[in-house]
Amino acid sequence: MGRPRDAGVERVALDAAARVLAEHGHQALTVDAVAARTGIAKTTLYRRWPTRAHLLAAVAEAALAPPTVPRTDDLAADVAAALRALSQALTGASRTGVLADLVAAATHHTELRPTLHRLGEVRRATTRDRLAGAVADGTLPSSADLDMVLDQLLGPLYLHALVTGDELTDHYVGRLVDSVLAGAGFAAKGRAAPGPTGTGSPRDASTTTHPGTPVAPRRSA
Amino acid sequence: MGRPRDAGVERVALDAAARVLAEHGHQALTVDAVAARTGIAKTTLYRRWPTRAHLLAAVAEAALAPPTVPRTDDLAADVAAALRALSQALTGASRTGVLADLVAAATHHTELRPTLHRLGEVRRATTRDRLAGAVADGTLPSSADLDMVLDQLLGPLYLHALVTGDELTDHYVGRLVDSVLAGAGFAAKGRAAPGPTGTGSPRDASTTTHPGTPVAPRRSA
Amino acid sequence: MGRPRDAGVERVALDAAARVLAEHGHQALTVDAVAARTGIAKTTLYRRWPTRAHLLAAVAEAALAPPTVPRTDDLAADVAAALRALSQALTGASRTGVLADLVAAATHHTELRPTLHRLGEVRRATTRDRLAGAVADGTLPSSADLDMVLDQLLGPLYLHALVTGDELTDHYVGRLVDSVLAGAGFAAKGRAAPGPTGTGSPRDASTTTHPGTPVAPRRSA
Amino acid sequence: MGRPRDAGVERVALDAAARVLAEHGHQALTVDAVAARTGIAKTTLYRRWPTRAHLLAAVAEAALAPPTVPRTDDLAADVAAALRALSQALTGASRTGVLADLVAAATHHTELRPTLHRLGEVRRATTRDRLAGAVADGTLPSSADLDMVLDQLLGPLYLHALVTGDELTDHYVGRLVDSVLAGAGFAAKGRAAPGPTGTGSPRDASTTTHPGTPVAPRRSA
DNA sequence: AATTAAGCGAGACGGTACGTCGCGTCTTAAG
DNA sequence: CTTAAGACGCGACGTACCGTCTCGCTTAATT
Repeated sequence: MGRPRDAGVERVALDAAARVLAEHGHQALTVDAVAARTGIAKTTLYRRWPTRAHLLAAVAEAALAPPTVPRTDDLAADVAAALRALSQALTGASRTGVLADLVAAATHHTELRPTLHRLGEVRRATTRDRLAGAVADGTLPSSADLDMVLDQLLGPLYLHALVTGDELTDHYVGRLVDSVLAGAGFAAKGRAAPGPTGTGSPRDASTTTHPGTPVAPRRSA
Repeated sequence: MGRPRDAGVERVALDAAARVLAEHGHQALTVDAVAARTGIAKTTLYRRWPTRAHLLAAVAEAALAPPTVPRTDDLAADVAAALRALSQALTGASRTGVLADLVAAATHHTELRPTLHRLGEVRRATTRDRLAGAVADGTLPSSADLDMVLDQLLGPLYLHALVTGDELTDHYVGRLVDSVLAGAGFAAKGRAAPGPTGTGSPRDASTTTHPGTPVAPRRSA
Repeated sequence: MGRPRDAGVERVALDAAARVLAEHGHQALTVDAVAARTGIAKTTLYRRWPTRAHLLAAVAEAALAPPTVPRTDDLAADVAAALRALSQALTGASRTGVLADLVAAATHHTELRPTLHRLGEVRRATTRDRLAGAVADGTLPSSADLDMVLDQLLGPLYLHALVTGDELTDHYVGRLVDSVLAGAGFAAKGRAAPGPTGTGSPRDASTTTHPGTPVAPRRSA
Repeated sequence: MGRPRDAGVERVALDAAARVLAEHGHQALTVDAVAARTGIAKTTLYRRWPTRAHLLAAVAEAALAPPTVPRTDDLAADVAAALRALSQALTGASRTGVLADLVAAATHHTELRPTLHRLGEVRRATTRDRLAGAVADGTLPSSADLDMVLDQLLGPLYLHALVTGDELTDHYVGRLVDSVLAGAGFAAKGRAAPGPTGTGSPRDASTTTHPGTPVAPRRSA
């Protein structure tokens, strides 16, 4: 019973928060700022999000409308597309900032970890399905450990975004996908399966498109 | 001219900081706290570390005495050993907390990114050498992209430590190393080289030791 | 028309309020607290008492069941008895607290002043009657300004309760009554009428009983 | 050691507080308001006055520059002058408001009671001296209990200011002084000592001047 | 019996101030 | 010139009560 929550509050608050984020960075994304901008009382905000961190999480989650990645019959291309979408979500000063803040906050507020996890998970689930499909139709060997594959795909993205700060270029993502999929036993389409010794090295030529991105030498870090 | 800097300050401060960290978590690791505990004036602390973040970085770096990983002729084992050492450095509430804080801080204080990077880099360099050696003696194909391999090895560790919060078990590290090395064309010693088609499925049995760690099914997430 | 007000609400609310007051002091006597304790909705409370201050006033008034002060032929004793009853009502941390809050609230909510006034008034009226009777039978001179006498009787009580925080001992009240009545021209019974020159000094020995209270020297403040 | 407190802070803050008080009443006298007006950080304010109540007390005390009441050879006039000065300090919406707030606050923050007390005490001390002098030169009988006299003088003032809200007119103060002093055995100057029965009633004609104030009938309360 | 005008519990909401915490800068005196 | 000491400005935090509001349900008196 009682007066029902005004659903508009969430919407307005998150909108404003997103705008603050875009305009002034994640440093400026304070509860006070959102309250001031929206006219929503701080009390009301704190009723939804008991902590600045929770608000951050909500903002991050809201910003992540899972884009429908089209499914073609090119496994590597599909996976790369999904990963590039995630890369974009992780890239950009403010976005990375929010993510980093969230990562830091999640060490106390463990209840935020699911959310944090879910951020990558949305794509991960789709990708996992795609990979499972590949296993089903024989494109990938049935022995493939999909979770391990996903870790190897996602891990490097977070590593670059959070730790090294390197750019996540489309080219890098392409190479990563090729490398990991090949490791998982993927025979690139229109190609003979590489020999067991791996000398045939399926990695020198990427099976996916890297639209116009030059091969930048990675920082040795 | 003037009074020389007291060299003891660094040591005392970092010691105290480490203790605060262990006792009360990284939230409590404030400049004021260190000052209060040690009797060192805030001014003095700020003279060394211009920012709380810099202090954090120093603490993190100090905590990371690079352990000498012995080099055997078992590539997978050596790599796994190095990664397990890193895993331990990333694991544990307070350690992960500092890392996360540092990651967050590095989004503003870009000058900290090198330090942050170096944390993993210490092992990375060793591991890179080990991998290069493997290429040299033919254990790994010369086509292997070592940086990519390292990304795939380190990335998942950070992913688990920072994002999912999953434990980094020795078992997981073993599987990861096996998977990545196999993908890079490594033929596990005393074994038929597994083809990428995976018929022989090299992953079901790890070539590295997992001391007592039962095979726990990972959350599908 | 419409549903009639539940008469029980007043009772329950005031009871609970009194209990809160006794247990946690007047600071804790908030509308929310009463609502939470009783299960009465805030709306309902505000329907009766438009303001916390009004609730306070009600609590204070309810706590003041006017005790019947017996009328003897000893004027000083009767007046002292009435004043002692009032003293008790003003004394004690929580009671004084409510009074003080009420005093503060009355500076805005002038509509509360009558209530505030009435708190002392109940006794005042009785006492005034008693004094008027004394004038009638010649115990007090007809020239006595009763309101002024009452001010001099009540004022010091409030002064001590609210400002100095000194205890209101029975002994003090006795001395006060003697002093004021003597000043008003009262000849203590069975005694020579003391002249204002005070040679007879009627004040050194009180005409009223001070049960067991030792003569404590007042702080010179 | 350490940086010394900026003495200007007290001055500026109290000045601003006094201005807020005068302009917007004691309700508006918040720590935030003072901080905003002066540019002094809230932290700094709280370093001096740990509570809004303490700030209020300081404001009240600062506003009470003890005016030098001239000493003539007219006891009643001197006392009345002192009391009128106090009356003015207690009168006026904002001043009474502060006092009332202070009275309320003192019930928790007992450390404020001395200050509260001192507010009246400043005049009380002077007046007490004047009375003692009167005792010394025989104007008052040596039996006079000065503290009791003072209570009877000050009590009614607080009673009116805080409880009844009646105005404290010069005329009332005059009558009060006459009444109390007469009760204490004061023979008004140039007058025969009133007879011991008090029929002579020194109160019908005040010995002090009431400049232009008509005799207003007191509210029956 | 149907209508209707309150009363009531529940709890969201806007508002205002509170008092606290940590950062990084500064001022002073001591070595 | 370094230190210890500690005041200071700044900005945000999360909390507490206030008094108002919107719900849905209940309870009479009125039609």
